[in-house]
Amino acid sequence: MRLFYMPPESDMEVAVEPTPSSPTPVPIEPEIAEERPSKVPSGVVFVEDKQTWDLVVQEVEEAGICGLDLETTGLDPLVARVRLIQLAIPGKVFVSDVRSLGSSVMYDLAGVMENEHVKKVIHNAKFELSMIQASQRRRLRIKNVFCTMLASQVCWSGYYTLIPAPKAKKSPWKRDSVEHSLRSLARRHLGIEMDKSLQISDWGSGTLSSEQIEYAAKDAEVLLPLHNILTDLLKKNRLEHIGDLEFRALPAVVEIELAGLPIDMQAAIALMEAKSMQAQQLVQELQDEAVENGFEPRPKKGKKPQMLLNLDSRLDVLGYLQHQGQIAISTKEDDLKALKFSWTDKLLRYRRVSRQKKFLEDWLLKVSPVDDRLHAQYFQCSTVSGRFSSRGPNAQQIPKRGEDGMAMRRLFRAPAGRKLVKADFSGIELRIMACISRDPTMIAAFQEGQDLHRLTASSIAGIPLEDVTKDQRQAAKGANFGLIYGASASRFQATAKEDYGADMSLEEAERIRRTFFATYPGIARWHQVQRMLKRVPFNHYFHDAQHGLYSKILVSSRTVIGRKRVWGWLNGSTLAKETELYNSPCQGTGADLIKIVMRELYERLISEGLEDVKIVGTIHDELILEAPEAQSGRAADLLGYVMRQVGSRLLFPVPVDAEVSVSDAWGEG
DNA sequence: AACAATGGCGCG
DNA sequence: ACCGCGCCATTGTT
Repeated sequence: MRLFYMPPESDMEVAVEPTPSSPTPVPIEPEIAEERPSKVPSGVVFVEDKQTWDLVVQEVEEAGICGLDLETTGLDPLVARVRLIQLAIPGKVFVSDVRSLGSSVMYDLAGVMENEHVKKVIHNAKFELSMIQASQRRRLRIKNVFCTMLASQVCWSGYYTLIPAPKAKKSPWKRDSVEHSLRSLARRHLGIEMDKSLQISDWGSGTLSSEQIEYAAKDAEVLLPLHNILTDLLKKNRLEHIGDLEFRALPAVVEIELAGLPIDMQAAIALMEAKSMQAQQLVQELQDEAVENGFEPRPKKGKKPQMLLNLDSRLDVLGYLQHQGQIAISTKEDDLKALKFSWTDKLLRYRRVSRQKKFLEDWLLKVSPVDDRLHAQYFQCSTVSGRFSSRGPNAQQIPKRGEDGMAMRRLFRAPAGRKLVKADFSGIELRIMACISRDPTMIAAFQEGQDLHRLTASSIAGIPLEDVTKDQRQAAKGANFGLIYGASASRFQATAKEDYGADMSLEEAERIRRTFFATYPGIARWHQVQRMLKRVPFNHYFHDAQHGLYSKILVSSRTVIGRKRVWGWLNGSTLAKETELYNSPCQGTGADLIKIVMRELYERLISEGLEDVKIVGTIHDELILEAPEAQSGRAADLLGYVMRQVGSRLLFPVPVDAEVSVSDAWGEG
């Protein structure tokens, strides 16, 4: 047994009991004895034997709180191995070598994660939890986690300052938003400069250097002081419950990332090849036509002139359009459609097909060789509203619109013997708006189970509900979505045409806008209240090493349950836009809702014994599960129940409904 | 050559 | 003067 332990020099008050089983350090091999004990910093215990490890677990459990960090051989939890486990308790840090200890320590660590009496303070807990969950076969009942990254993000949500842009840019300002890396937090709150150069060092080698041990220990050591500060900050800003909500959603997020989406690779390859052929064909035709019409490529600086026009280049396309006597300032879809020029129709088809091909290429490239599934990453707090974002690939932008979009989505097919269970909230944004604004007409309509788009349509057109046509309802949908977020009449006019194909004059758009707010006076009143927020800023608390806790007076808004977004100031005026003040509480409440559902669902899947039902996707107002065929009915019932239950509780008195379906593929059923 | 900004478009 | 994202290819900047 080898044990390096030195009590901290400066802080002798901290009770540091020598571990009972290790009265004297056992002699060590000379080459290591020379360097390690002298360089391992005081308060750091390097653990390489099982008996000491057991004592570490015991000490952590007695402490009731620990900072936790892992050093791994990589970043993909399906591939990487844990090398070091760093556990910090007040006054000391244990650095445990999994290579010497054997992987059974991961089982013990999982036990610590499930112990609700021990708070685990982790930076970017999603990663550590993923590694630990991936090492175990069963779904862990993780309890009492405090993620310093999420806590920080919750406290600063939306905040940024403007700094002068480097050069003569279009805009003289550049956004400077707050960083949330452990390094940034340590610098900001503790005044500690952390050296991160060893982060990417080789954590798989036989012996680790004392610098590596020291680095690893430092990462865990800063967590407990950070926890104290962030707890204070959450409390001062009345955001503790939002922090808890985020922390408790973590296991579900981990599950989604580890599970990944099932994709039919053979079909995806076939479709990609077909798209590739189509794209090539379209390129050929488009260029042939341009050449026939006597198009000459625009001169390119520095290069010899290209013979063909590049269809991906806006300038080339604009050049050709001008050559053909077409007037266009942009090459975006709606502007090109308005030209009524067959060449541009084909160009748009090319764009769509080549984009879809690119999607397919990207997915195939990112399919995990471990399980042939697509493991997108999700970020709980990277948006100002509190919504998830997704990357690598972005699972929240998988095509669904149009027949070709549906075909893309159908590639996501459950493996044999399993089903996809999907549910989305019906019209959740309007329900949230009804709840927030307390508009009596809206609330009554939802309570009576009415179709709100239809109601708006009948009100706009001044006709009975039964007489509303499909087109009128479509146009009303545009009104509902645009106007609640403060769209101007002209913007509403444009959007109605683009999204719903409804042609109307500006006067008509203005009339509809007025009628809308007359029908739902609560919305108008709520907009007024939100505009007031610009004039009534509140204290928001910040913290840094120089000033400690301090507050600034800032414009802010909150969701139904109190998630807060703050805006910065420039030259004495707030950077908050009215439309942002209309949208944030609504979008943010939707985010709160889906996160609560995810947490609740995860916990119920455990208590209902649905061990093999996995959450595999979350797209703002939609959840996707994958279940064994025999359990898909129960999974669907549970999913629908939780969504309606949590939703209706949160948005009381507005009822919330969810549409559930069971199918083989996403985009079927 | 590497990086940043932009226009465009996929999703909610 | 409609919100929130991420990704791509091109174009501009250093």
